[in-house]
Amino acid sequence: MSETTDFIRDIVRADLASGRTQTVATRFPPEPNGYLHLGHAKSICLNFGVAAEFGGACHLRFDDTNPVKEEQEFIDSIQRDVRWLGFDWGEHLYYASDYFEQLYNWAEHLIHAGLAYVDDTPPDSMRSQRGTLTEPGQNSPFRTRSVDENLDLFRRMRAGEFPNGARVLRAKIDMASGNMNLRDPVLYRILHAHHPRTGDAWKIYPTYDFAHGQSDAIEHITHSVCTLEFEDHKPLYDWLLDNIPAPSRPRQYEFARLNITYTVLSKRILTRLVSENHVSGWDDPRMPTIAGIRRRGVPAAALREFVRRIGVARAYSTVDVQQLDAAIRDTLNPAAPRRMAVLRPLKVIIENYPEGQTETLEAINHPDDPSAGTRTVTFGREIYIEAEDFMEDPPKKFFRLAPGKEVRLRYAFFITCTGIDRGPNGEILALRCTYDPATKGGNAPDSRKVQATMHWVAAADAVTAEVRLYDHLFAHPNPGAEGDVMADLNPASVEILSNCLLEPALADAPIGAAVQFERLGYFCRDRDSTPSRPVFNRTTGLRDTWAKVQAEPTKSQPAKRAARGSRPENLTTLKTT
RNA sequence: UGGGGCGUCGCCAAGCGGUAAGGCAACGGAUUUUGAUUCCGUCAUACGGAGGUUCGAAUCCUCCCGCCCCAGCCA
Repeated sequence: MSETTDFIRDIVRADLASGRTQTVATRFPPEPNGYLHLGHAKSICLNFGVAAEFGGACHLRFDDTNPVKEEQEFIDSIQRDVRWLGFDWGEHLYYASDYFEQLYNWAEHLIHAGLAYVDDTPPDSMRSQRGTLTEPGQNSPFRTRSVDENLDLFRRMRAGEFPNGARVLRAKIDMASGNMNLRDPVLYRILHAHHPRTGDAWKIYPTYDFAHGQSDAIEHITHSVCTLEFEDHKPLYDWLLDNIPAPSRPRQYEFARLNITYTVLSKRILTRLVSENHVSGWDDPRMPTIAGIRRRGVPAAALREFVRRIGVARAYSTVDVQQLDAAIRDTLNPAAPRRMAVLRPLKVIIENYPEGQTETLEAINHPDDPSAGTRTVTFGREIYIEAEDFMEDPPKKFFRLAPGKEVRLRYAFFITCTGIDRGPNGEILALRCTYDPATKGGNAPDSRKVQATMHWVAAADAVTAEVRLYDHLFAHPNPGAEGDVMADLNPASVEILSNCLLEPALADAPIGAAVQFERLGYFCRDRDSTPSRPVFNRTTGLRDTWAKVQAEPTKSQPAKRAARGSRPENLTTLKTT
């Protein structure tokens, strides 16, 4: 495994080698208007990762220039999520709002230099004056105001003399530029709004363009890394820094933002999912937010591994969500202790096992890690197995329990199905089996083989629990591609099973800690658990080749080449029942 | 007939003029008290297309095609 490299790191390395900079300073600059998601995780890993690898620092800076959208709750959650992801900004916690006074002074500097003017043009007119993509814009009639008048008006804007929208401060650049961002961009707007940090001190707020590069310069950021859609802003970023007495000269670099199949990473849409109650909240385990993913049971290391695997480039791309599942499994497999849980219980009565008797068996906590130790499980006359592990009339390739068939109960005994107890309508109530006492622990002295080993729990001490099985939030690989995103919501994105049975060792599992339910997947206890009723979330399933075998109609299905634009549909894990 | 970008295996992604890394997926096979894991093997004469330069091009040049972003007083 070679060390991580990408074009950003190449640039940093070259800048260090050429002496363009002696140190490296990056920043992660979220606007506190929502929760962080997987796209942010990519940026966080990149910015903090680069800083760490090159002995520099990465700042956490809140880009809080638009008070109408920002909230303290988001400031708090962002810090929590970045920390949870495993990164530390140390002393370097900043807010663009900390620079409002400096920014204001620089705005006056531009006015003095004749490079900025107060414009009274109403928003609608300003839009039409801006021209179109193919036609140049027209100069505002206020573009030629005197420095003194501009200064006076700008100061009165700050003083709160004018209502929202009455005037703005604009940079005087080029209304005919092919780059729309250079057609006299707005630098300040009037906003009589309460800011989570500066309260009511300000009546005007700088725009992104007038705050971001300057904040970078104030903090002596060397490499300001953002996503591709800001590419067109770079000439403005540079123009502004060229025309103020900037304390340092940061440079902007852009990379492709993250897209994932069956997933939406638009803060606007995520906000709607929450506000319209399509999910239970920002940390709903189906959400692609860091908080949701954490609640689902995904460890931070898995997210970092996912980000490492997908790389950083400038090419537009959409990562297959399976890639995330694979990183989760690869992280959890060596770490998660194994336990047994039955999601859809089917009672089994061991007819030759003495009534009222139980015994204790030893089970290992991890097959590849002896140091994980062992635990004990109870065995008795009545046990439960997974309903889908029994078929009355099994097809050829079904290895599990069936009438007359012998299988192994993991860590316990071989059992053979001898009969079926039925209800009045012929439904299966329970299975009658016999066990072979000589196979205790799971090995037959005569070394006879069975085709399957199945998980189970004892009726005597099983704990009832609720288990929530999550599937993709969206049913379409590219949600919204055909119109309304909400129309692509997966109606079956969660399945709640309320009569699951757990081995007792699971009852007091810590919330959020990953555990593997053998043969089923990775799960963790949810915070909705009560002392009497545990609730578990499925983080992700195990690879399931049986499900694949089952799914294929015939082996002769022609290997169809995916048509352009379409994607393989077999992306879901464990679509049981 | 505006400006800025991007096109390498089904999906990501290395490659920076010297003869196509790696990961995910897929497909074979071995081991297996999880149809899991692990292990071994297969998987681009080919780099959007066409020309050109060169002993040699995914890498340089020209033209063409396709896709993405920009007309918020959002970020």
